Amino acid sequence: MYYVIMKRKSSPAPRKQPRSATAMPDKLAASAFALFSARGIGQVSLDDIATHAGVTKGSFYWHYQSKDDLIKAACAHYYRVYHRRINSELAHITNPVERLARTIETAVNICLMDRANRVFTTEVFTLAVHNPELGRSWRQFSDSVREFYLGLLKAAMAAEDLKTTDPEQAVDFVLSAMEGIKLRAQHEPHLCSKQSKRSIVTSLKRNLGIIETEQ
Amino acid sequence: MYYVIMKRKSSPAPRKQPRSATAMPDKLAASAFALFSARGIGQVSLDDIATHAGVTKGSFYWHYQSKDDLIKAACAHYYRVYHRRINSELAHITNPVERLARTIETAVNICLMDRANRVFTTEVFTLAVHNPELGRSWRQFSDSVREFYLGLLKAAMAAEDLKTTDPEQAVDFVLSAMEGIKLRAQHEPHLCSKQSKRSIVTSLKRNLGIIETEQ
DNA sequence: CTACTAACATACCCGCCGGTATGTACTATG
DNA sequence: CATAGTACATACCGGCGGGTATGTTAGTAG
Repeated sequence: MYYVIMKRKSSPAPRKQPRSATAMPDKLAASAFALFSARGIGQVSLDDIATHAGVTKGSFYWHYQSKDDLIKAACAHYYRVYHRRINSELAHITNPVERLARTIETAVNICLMDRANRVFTTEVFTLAVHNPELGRSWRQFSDSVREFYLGLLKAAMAAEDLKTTDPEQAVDFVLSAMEGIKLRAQHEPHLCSKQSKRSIVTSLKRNLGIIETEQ
Repeated sequence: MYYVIMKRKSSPAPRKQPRSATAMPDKLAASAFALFSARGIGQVSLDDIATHAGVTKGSFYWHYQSKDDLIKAACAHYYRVYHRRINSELAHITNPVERLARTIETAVNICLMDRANRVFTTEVFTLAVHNPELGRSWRQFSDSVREFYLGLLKAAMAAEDLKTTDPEQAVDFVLSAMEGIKLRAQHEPHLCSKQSKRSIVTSLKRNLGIIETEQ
């Protein structure tokens, strides 16, 4: 162990960040999300995550209390990214029906194309079955998404005369379908083809009462 | 360790089964399925499974080569049960449209009510993402289910004039939706209510071109 | 009766990983 | 400049669980 002898004279590596940039918790959560969604939660150790974030496990435990704690943080990270993505997508669309349509299109795109999203979602879902706290967190997120869609749909119904019977049931059905599409897309690549994607979007819209006419 | 002294005279426990009943592999697979679908694959050890089947781990490895091997067997067990269930449900229904309708109703019932089925499916799905062999096995099963539905739908279309545009896309969409319903039902109990269930069945049928009229 | 083998049980190994105890450098504050 | 607290790193522990090496018994064949 020669490092004891190094009298700590050579290059103390002048830290760029003032050491306490308070960014480390976020960085760890982001690393966790990245690794979880690539290899699965069970296949990623805390050492992996710490290394990916540029620190060690000992330091990890200064910011988080347990692996479960970190998983929750990774979920929060995911929720933030998700909401940001949707919001930026709808930022300058005013027509209510168009807002709803665009949301569906974006969501389908994510389901079919974004592997990281798919894997992470699946992993968390599975874990949440046996982890009540994660389940609550996930359900809270899920409910917020449901409310969001419900708001979009009701606004669209108020603006135009959609062929929707029960908006709540319609939203539940469409959300379920999208979740299922996300799942099956992992193993059935033919769902990701261009025409399949168009067909899916059309079906989802139809179930919300939107009949595609334009184009 | 007194058992060394027991001169093996008292009750050799006359085996009921002729020892080689060849039933042990199936028994182990069934035990695995039971425990996996109750606590999750990652939370069940081989000791647990062996104990549940009435043997020990050493004996387990005489029948299987690894845990992965057993997981595959548990899947096969699941596939068998699934097919038996559907077949027995359709055994004495001849009307093609009714056969399709009954299949949907049964599937929704399973999705919403059968917790073991839901958990096991979710677990295997998640694992299959990172395990190519499991993925292939699952996809094979999934394709067989798809073909089955496609057959039902085409038969129904030939018998009556359904409002179906593209049968393949319709089946894909409906299967995805059911998968998603199964997933969400784990965390959103309101999906399991009677009226929700009816609404889901109606939506699924509508997406296949069946308009509910009777009742 | 003997030998062989299928079908178990016992006992053990070992690597991985979550978690902890402890040391150390950098920074802020008075 | 001394002190204290922050934000790390090192080193270690312990158990859990997959997998193995080695019995031991009950059938079966000759």
